[in-house]
Amino acid sequence: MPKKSTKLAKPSAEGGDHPSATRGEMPASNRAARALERRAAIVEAAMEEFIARGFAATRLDDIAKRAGVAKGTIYLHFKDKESMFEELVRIVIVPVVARLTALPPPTGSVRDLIEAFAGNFLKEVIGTRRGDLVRLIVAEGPRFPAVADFYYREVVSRGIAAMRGLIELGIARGEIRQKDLARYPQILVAPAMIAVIWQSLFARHAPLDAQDMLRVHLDLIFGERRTT
Amino acid sequence: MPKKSTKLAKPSAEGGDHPSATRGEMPASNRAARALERRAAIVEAAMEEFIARGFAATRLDDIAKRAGVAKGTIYLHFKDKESMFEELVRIVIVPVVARLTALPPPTGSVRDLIEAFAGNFLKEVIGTRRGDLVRLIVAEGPRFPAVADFYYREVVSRGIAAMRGLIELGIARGEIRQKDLARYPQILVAPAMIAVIWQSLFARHAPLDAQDMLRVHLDLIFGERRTT
Amino acid sequence: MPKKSTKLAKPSAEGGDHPSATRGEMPASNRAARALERRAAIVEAAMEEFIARGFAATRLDDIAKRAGVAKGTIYLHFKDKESMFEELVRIVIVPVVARLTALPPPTGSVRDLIEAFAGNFLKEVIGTRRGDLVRLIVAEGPRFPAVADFYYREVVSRGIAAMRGLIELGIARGEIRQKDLARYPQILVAPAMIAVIWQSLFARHAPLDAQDMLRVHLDLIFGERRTT
Amino acid sequence: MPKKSTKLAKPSAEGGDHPSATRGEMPASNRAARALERRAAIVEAAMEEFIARGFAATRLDDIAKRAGVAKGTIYLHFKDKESMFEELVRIVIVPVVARLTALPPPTGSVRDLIEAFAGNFLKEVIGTRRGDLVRLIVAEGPRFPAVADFYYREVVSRGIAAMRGLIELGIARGEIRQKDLARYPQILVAPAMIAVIWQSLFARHAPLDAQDMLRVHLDLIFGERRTT
DNA sequence: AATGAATGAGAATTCATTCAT
DNA sequence: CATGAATGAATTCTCATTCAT
Repeated sequence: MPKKSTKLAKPSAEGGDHPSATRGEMPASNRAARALERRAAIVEAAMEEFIARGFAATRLDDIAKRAGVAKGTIYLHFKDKESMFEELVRIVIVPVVARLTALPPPTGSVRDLIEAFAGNFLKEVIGTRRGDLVRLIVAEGPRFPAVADFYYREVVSRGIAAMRGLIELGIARGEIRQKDLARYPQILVAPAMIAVIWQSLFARHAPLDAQDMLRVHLDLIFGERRTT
Repeated sequence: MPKKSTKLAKPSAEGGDHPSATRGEMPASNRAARALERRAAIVEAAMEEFIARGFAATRLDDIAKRAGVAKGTIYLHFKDKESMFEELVRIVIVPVVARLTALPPPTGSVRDLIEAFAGNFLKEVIGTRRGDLVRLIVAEGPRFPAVADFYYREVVSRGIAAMRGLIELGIARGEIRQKDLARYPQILVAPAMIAVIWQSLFARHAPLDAQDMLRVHLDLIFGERRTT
Repeated sequence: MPKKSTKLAKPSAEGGDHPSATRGEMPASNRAARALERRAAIVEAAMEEFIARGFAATRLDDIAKRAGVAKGTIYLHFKDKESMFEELVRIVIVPVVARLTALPPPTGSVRDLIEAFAGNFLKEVIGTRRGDLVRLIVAEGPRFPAVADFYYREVVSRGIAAMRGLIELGIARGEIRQKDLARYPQILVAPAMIAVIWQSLFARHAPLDAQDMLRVHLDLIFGERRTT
Repeated sequence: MPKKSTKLAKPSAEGGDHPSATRGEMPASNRAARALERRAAIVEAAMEEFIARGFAATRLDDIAKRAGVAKGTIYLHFKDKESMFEELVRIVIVPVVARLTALPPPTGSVRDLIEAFAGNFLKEVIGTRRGDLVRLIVAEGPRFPAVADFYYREVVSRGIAAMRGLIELGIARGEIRQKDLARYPQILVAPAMIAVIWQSLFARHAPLDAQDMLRVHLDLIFGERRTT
């Protein structure tokens, strides 16, 4: 089925940024570019389906349909359903980690830093597809040790370490009173994680103002801010 | 595993004494009692399997085997796999809620109350089958709105309400400084939830001293305790 | 697991020998008997299909259809296609070997013995389903070492040994001149094997009077018979 | 593996010299010669694969890989898998028949002739790829009537006729006693065929000295040779 | 001519559900 | 009531064949 789309060909012409262009416009693009597009479409579709149904209940057929490719095409990119799932998590998480790792230079107060961080998290994770991915990992982790390992190694342990660094800095600067907090950076991120899960599960029962909640939580840790 | 065999016993006799002597717990066990036992065995087995594999990947065959009944027997108690799952969550959660609802009379400080509560939670939920059930609900909730609804209604909303009550009491008594906390009781329970998830997913990567973490968190909310 | 076995119970009633009864006629037969019937039907059908198409080209669907069972039923009896094939060969060959092993008492001349044997072979193997099975083993042997091993162990090595015994007896009694023949019993059976293969492959090109050919071959070995 | 790349060379030039210098065998190799080479490589590879796995289990992908061509290239030479198989048998067998047909002039005794023949067969067929081809034909014959027909017509019937001629000559010259043998030349070749099959299937269980066996067999037919 | 990515029909296998015993 | 053999729809994965480059 000719699904050409030049997306990345001559990036000079028509900004190649809107990746979900409805396709079909440009007959030029080459094979490799197409393959990449297809792969991206598969990844996108698979993520969508896995999030919506979980690993076991997701049908490759549906992924293929959603990605606009034939079933067999999936197997040109992934060995089987399991490794597709495992690779998927990597593929989606790596760039997120990369972006977060490229932290802004630590200027200003620790609280400001953490607030910036939380703001980012709020915008990029809570209530987004990325947040659903976190829930998916929580859901499937026990059956996919490789995924849990990867997630722990790349995200959790790094995140914990970074938070611990910030907490210690906060303590050193006198912004944070409670010294024990450095032993459990989990406490710092717990409400954010809960917000992620809440949005996935209970948003429709009781919407949660995650931003406000995180502010309250930071007040708890740093002391209430004197309203400027 | 109960492999009774009254099957060929004269059904008239009905007395479950002689042939099925293998089980000794219930002296005058009659049909109804047996049925209840079976049902309980099925519930127990199903919970184990669902927790271990998730809904979709769980085989009724395995549940039957584990429960020591025939596959068909399951259908005498549950309409199908889906409703079995939904009922299961109810069946398992209701008594827990019942017990928690029968709160101890609120004597002593709020912190003591909450600590008692946390201690309970620690013992009864974190790192136990019950904790896994929470993870299971997080995992399957999106595909089982009925489950998410039920869980929200029976557990989450009540828990939040109860916590809010305690927080307000704490504020009124001057134990808790930060008044905004009453708006987000989630913050109070977040570390406990995180502990539940952590034990399921990352215990083997980095063990977590949940008890200590919860103490630190309470110190954060109530102020550090002057070490008696 | 209640595997009652009335199967062999009253063997007096209703002769249980016609296993391929078109089913449905006799409402009496019990579960176990039915299961055996089904199994036999599957074996029969599978043999038919494997012989006709070879292992790889045979569809389980067709076997099921021919056996009059559902696809899933096959898996109640055999682990998968491969082990079905391997077991099949055993199942079909064992009784044949058993019958041949129960040799008639070696009275009369060696030639008479071998002729009796050849007659049997002619009737029971050449040009029959059993002969086709031999061709099937030749065809699939290299891909099914287990089958080749089994066939060598149970049929070939025994057959060779038996033939060698007869040849040595014939030499001792002066019926066979050429002593070297005892080293290659294969020579004795070669024409019979060729006849088997010929019937499978070339019967329609040029029919072969296997009986006469075997007689000529025996004349070659024992000397021409003076027509009594 | 020939991975030439004239693909982008100016098709006008046609000279296979500069860009595709990788292969040195054929000084002025032009398109047609290359095509023939490829075809030969495909035939060779296909034969290997078909012999190793049988028709149905052989993947075109593997043939292509082994032949060092792309999958699509196979379709430039053969209509589809089936006709490839049928043509293959022809392609491989024809030259063998041609060589055998160009018999050495019948000088010397019939036994010498047949021995020469057997020696040839021993060297060129038994235990070689060619022998495996015979087994392949036995295996696939029933599913490929065209192959069986061809093989019967070109090889079997001719071989039988030739053998009959030799036998009759042997009878006429008094070398062979048993006149009936002329009716069943199959008897003459049976041990050779058995040797072919034995090497394919049972060589690892019990090696067979085919040469010695054939000698014994000829002794049986011609009388034991007085050891010169 | 040659390539190999893409296709999708087809085959093996699984498992929830039914029902005769 | 209980059983578990039987069913067949559904799902994953393979591979011959096509066709744009």
